[in-house]
Amino acid sequence: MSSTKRTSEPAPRPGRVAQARAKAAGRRRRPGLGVEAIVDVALRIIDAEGTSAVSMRRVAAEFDTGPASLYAHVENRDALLRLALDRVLDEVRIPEGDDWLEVVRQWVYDSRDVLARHGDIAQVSFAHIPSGQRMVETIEGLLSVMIPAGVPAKVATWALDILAMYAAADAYEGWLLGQRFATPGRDAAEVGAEAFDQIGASFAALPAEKYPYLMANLPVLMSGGGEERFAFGVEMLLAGIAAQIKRG
Amino acid sequence: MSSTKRTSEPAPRPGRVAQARAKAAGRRRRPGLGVEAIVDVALRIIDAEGTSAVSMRRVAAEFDTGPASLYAHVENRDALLRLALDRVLDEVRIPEGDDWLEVVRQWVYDSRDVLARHGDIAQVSFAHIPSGQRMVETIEGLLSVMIPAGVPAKVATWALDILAMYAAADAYEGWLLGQRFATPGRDAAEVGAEAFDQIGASFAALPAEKYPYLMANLPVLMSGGGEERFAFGVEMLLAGIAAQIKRG
DNA sequence: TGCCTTTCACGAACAGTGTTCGTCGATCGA
DNA sequence: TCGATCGACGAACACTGTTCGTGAAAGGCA
Repeated sequence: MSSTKRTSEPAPRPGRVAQARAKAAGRRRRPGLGVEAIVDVALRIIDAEGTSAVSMRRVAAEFDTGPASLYAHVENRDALLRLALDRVLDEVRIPEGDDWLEVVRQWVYDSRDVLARHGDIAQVSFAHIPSGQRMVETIEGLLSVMIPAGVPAKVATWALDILAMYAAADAYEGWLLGQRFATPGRDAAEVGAEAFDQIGASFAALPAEKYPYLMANLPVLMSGGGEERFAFGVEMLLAGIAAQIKRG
Repeated sequence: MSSTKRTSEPAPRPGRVAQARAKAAGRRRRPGLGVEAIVDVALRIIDAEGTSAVSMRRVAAEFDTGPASLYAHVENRDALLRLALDRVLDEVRIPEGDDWLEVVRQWVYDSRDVLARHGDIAQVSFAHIPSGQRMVETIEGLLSVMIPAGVPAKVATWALDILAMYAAADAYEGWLLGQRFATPGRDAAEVGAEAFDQIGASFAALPAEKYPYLMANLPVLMSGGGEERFAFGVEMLLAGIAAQIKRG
């Protein structure tokens, strides 16, 4: 509750006054109904069922009220989802260390894991350009280890953009895959295996003589879980960065 | 305007009569209302306003009927969007040539341009694993030029996956950016410039002494349109592939 | 020709959705 | 004590995707 509320709102939105009331008198009729509490509920729904399950009515119902009550604290449904994303992104650790490769690697992995832990919220990150305090510090931390190591500034900045996008895209894709084959009695690994089996089967029905390269590499194309594929992509991107470290 | 509704006006049940000529034309039914025609309409809406504007009622209204009529041809709204994506992906040219780098490069650029030409349909491609005839031929064509050139099979297949995802993510992000600053009297370049200006302004308000690297590279971080950024990302990925060409 | 079965079109309705409006009651500055 | 202000919220509007049941036409069969 002691978090900084002075993030980036110029002040077109009143309602902050109500929180002064909360501190002055311990007089609150309702348990919650503040921005923080609303985001809490939204995030809980996202974690369990995804962003599409977040409706104003359902969130409001958690406070025993109607949807109109939320609009005093949150501008929009989209704004609510964006707030939830900001909350999630705060979970990403600010990277530390000397080896730029390892620092960046850790950051990308952590970003993907955090996003993957919260349903399909990665989807929101495509629309939302992050400019929160935490994100700024993260970018600063990464640049301050990459640029002294010889990575050209342009390469470093744009590479971070691409890596962030890759992490989000992978997390989102992973969630979608899980949803498509979701059944109460299976875990993630089993689900992934079935998904790839099914896709592989549709390819296996093709005429082998017309597509020799595709058929020859079917096992490779289908092999590896999401984890291994993601790791491979990250290494490929990092190799692309490293390749430009001397030519700058 | 829509010149498709040319049916007789006084008839109480328009369209029923037109079904008589279905026999002559083989598979054809009435002037509209077939899978192809439905996808046509959906795609036209997507191009103009995006996927969220595609509703069963609106598509059906183009045929002067209700939403229920569509369900005889299309399983779902999601299925309709997927069909529209398949149609769009058919626009991507099958790559040809000897130089694998140039072939892959052309394919990625073409993919992004095609997706960007059709609203936010790239969004659908995250959920949809393409297995259409055209896509299979495309993969075969790409593998058949990469693998003989020395790219390890695993690298080639997974790299294609990542490149396709990058193209889709960039097209989608570009559309979102355009939507956020959309005004009738501006073109894409102008809109992009304003978007980056606005983001840059929010960063410029930060304390310069706390974030030296970020502040020093603000112009770089903000510079370049979507085109240049995308090109940079592609080259970085291609460099990552090329780096593994000998070490296999 | 009649009959029957299948296929498709579609009006109506259900159960939701985001958002706005206007009102009510409580709190706060004066 | 008295407005002014602002959060809470019931009701309603204009939508949404989808299903059901009806009804008419087409194709197959005798």
